[in-house]
Amino acid sequence: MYREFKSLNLPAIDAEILQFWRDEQIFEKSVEQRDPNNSFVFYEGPPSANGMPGIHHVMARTVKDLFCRYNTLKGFRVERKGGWDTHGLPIELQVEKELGITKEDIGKKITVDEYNQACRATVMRYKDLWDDITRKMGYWVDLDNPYITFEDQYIETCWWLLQRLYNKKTANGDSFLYKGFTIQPFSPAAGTGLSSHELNMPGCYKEVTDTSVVAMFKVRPDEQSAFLFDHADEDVRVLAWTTTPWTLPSNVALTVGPNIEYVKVKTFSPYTAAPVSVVLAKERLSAYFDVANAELPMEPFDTAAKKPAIPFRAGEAFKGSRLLGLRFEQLLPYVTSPELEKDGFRIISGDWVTTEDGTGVVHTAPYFGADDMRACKEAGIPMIGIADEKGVIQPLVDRQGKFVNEVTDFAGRYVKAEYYNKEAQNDPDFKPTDLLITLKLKEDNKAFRIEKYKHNYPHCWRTDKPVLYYPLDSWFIRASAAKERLSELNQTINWKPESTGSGRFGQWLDNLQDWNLSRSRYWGVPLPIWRTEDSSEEVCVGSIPELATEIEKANAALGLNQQVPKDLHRPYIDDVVLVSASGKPMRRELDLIDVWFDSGSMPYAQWGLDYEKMAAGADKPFKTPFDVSYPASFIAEGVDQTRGWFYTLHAIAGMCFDSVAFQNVVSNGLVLNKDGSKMSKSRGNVVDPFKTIDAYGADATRWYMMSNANPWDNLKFDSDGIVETRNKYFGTLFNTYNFFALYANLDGWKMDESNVMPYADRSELDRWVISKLYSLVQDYREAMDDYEPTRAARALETFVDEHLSNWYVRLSRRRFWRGDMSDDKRAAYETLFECLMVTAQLSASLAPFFSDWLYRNLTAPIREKAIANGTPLRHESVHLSDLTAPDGTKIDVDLEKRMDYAQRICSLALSIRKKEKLRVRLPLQKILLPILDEAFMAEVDGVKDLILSEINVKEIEYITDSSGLLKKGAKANFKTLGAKLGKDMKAAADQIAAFTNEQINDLEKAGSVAITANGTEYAITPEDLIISTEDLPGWKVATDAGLTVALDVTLTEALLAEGTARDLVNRIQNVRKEKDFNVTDRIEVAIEPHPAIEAAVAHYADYIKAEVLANSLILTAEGPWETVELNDEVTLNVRVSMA
RNA sequence: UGCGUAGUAGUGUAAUGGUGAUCACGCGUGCCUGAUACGCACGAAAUACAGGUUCGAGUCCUGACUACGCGACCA
Repeated sequence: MYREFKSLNLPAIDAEILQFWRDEQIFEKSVEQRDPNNSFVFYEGPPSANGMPGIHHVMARTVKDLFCRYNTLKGFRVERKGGWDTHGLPIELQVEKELGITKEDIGKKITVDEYNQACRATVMRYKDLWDDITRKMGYWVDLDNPYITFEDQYIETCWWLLQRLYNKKTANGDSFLYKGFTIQPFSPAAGTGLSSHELNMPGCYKEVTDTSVVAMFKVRPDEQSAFLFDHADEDVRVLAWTTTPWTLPSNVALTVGPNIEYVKVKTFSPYTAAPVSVVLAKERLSAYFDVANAELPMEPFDTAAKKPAIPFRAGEAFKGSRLLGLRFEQLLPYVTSPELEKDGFRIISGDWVTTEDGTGVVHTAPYFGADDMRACKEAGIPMIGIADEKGVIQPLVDRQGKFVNEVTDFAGRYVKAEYYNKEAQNDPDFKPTDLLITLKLKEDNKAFRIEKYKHNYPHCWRTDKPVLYYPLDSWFIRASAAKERLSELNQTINWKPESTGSGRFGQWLDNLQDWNLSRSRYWGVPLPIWRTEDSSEEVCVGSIPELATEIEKANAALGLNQQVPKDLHRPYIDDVVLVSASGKPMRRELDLIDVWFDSGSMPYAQWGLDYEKMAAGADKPFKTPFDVSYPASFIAEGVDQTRGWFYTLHAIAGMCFDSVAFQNVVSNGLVLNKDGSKMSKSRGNVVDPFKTIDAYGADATRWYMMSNANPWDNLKFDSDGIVETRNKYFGTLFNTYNFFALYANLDGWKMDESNVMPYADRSELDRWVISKLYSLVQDYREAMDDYEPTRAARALETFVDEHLSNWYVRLSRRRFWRGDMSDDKRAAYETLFECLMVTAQLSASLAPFFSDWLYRNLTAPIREKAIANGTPLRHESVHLSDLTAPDGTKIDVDLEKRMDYAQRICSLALSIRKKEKLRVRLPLQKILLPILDEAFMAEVDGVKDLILSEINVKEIEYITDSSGLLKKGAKANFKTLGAKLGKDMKAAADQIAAFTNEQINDLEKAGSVAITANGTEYAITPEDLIISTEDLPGWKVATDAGLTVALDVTLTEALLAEGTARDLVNRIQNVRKEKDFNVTDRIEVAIEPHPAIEAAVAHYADYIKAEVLANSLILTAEGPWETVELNDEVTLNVRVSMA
């Protein structure tokens, strides 16, 4: 027996199948039954278990699961090792918050050890919830043996990779792992650098009012600058604006846009009235000069006046490129150097310069701006500052935010007012350093304008004081040196969507900066580099055994008794002292590495180092099964990982092994609220994945997310959409299965794999749906192989709803419930069974629960036999089966075309009925079908019976030319004609549209006809026309894409009687249904005589009896009665009783 | 502010440059047709804007606008 069900309950199916999977170890079997050497490699991007899983995780993991399952069905072995991301700032910040401490307290109020223990305890906080959602959503991944980034084996592999980078050298001998200076956000008040993450916390950007100044940089006259000088003594200055006057003593360059237009303006210094010529962007002229003053006589103005009118004369505009290389005098000459005198204080080029504000010239101080630093490096401008004892040039502002002594006028002063304490700031004589600097410039005739300026500026979230951009010592990976190669490797990756790969990712690679690895934190992978105190010697350790060797060496040389720490984290690793080649002690560089390096290392670190392979000198000495697990065939994560995990995977693989880490990548979009807003806890509009899955089932949720929009588009999540999916797809499939089960059980029919009726022997309708099914198999596989799950899901939806349920089953209904077992009936069962079975298989990747449930229900009655015979249906789960192979021989394009005609003809006929208010139960005599060629007639004739029964019409009359009724119209076939005619298309199309019947007939007969368009003659063939029938005068017609149907709406007594008979059948069936009779029960029917039914009963009694399974049908005046409405006017008394 | 992506019925979506623009929900109308009212049939309803290329543009180009994402937030 096939199981039958009252109603669809997806959550109950989830529970049943989940239990089955667990009991029978289906996931494990699905992996293990496949050949290890035929692998489809998948990498799990590790989530962090210290936050709750959200609905977007369900989305991302559906994508992952889908392709893993699909490839399993295709026969690949798909290992899926789970993983957990356990390090990183978010975790540290959370722990700090919960412990009520700040970074400064670590090592003081709490030991590093205790702190790290707290982090370790936190990272797996929600692991149970994660495991739970993983199971409930049907995500198959190995949860029992995950990789965990804080484990020593994992850390050790990261070290190995770092060492490889350390040893790798560029062409000019630079190491890929190096220590250097960069400009980073820095909080002097907290004494620490800040990550961009910290800077982007809410409230960090605040509106502040700073003193801004336009400074005047005096141009040195020389050959190159001569064009700016009218005479040798002219005082020519370049204007540059800044909101951070404290950076002016560090100025070494001015940056201009090479394509921006600049002008020289003769005028007078606003503060001293001395004659001066200033250079600024032409577009900015109006911001600094009042047009009205251009006419004033060129005489010095009165500096005492409140708002003096300053005369000026603007010169000819010239491109910024002419300014490049010009030298200027240092603005505030506190510190300089021979190098600077040689190469500094020049005008350089920057494409980021705008004329939105300022003067179109950017004051450039490399230590206090990342752009500045880059521009200076590119232009070869040396750093400005004071060399420390190691010869490294240190900035003119120290780490407390104070000017160094060399900046004599301001030595020891904080550069920002906010760094002074409240008292000092409240002193009536207090003047911020910025202001003092501007006053000095004013006095020295170096200021052009001083004013307050309001703007947004980042603040430290911990101290609430403004951040400085400041050079800090950090370890870097020289990614910029691998830029081209990484770009090339990226070309070989199949990105979904393509634009993310070429756009966001590609451009990121093209502009690749070195990767700042250093984090001054505690909970993470420690940098495995030990240095002597003077930094002259260092070692990079690449494994635990190597560390052990180094420790032994150090113990021997330094007389210590150290061991490899039991835990590679801080603080233990910090205690390890190693010895340098020259015998000096070396201590570890205290930095941790960026957590993103952790996750990018997972292809290797998830397996760990294999010491034997290492000893043998293997290029990739990682444990088995690394060799068959690299690179990944497929990975998938959110687009936010483009510069995160996707990048780190790619960068590490590219730089360490000159390889890609993954071949196909799907980057899925965001899951938004249904109104398109972001889901966020603070807005309280997050969707709980547990509740969603409990309510609607995992399959409906998964299917909704994949079918509604491409995974890479943002999804506006709306649970109404899940309901729709459930009703439409799963409801329809469920009903189709239930229909099948109901009648198969009644007939005692079971699938017999060994005795299947050849397709050729089955009906037109059967072969049609089989053809559709195999077309679906093809489309589905193409879509899935192309990583297009949405296309795959929609193809399935169309098949199930339109083809299988609403055409095949609807038209086949009678075959199932009429009469005894016949060949035709058997063919119907086998056909429907096959459709359901294959649908279950194709749906299995997207909807793993329902599909398995369906498959198991279909195959349970024959499982034992199938196992005994080793036939395809022997598998206990759809997920263990082999995906149905595409089979072109089962696809009959002509048949599909015929059926398409049938469907459209029916639709047209029904539409006429609708318009004429002629219900379908009322039979009509005929439809007229104009035909244009013999082939069409033959095609329609093949599906004639289906059409007639579907629209309840007695006959089809084909109308040909000879009938004289047919009126043909022609339209140009633009596709074929376009190429031929080009410009003359329009004229020709007009002529063709005006073709008469005779012209069209002539063309068809002759095979070609000449027309003249715009004076050129063209030969037109029948293929160049789209011929349609236009109208049938005097008939009720409907047309659609060249098809025309006319309906004979003449009603005769006989037709009316038959219609009434069918109405009666329907009413009696309803009574049967109300009384809950079984579909096979025989009945007796009595009807009270009524004129409206006289004729129907007289002529169609046998028909009625047969349809309703009545043994007798009598007309009698004797009750008891039930009343049924025959139509709006007539109410009948009837009696239906069990025979 | 830079870069990227996208703007198609009320909503969500589809459409190798080829001419009545797809599908679903919702809406309207009619139907409890012996699997399915969580259903069926039939309708009404859209290419955001301004230009351009082309015989022909939803599709290609340009511009402004809007939304989202990623950067930058520095002068």
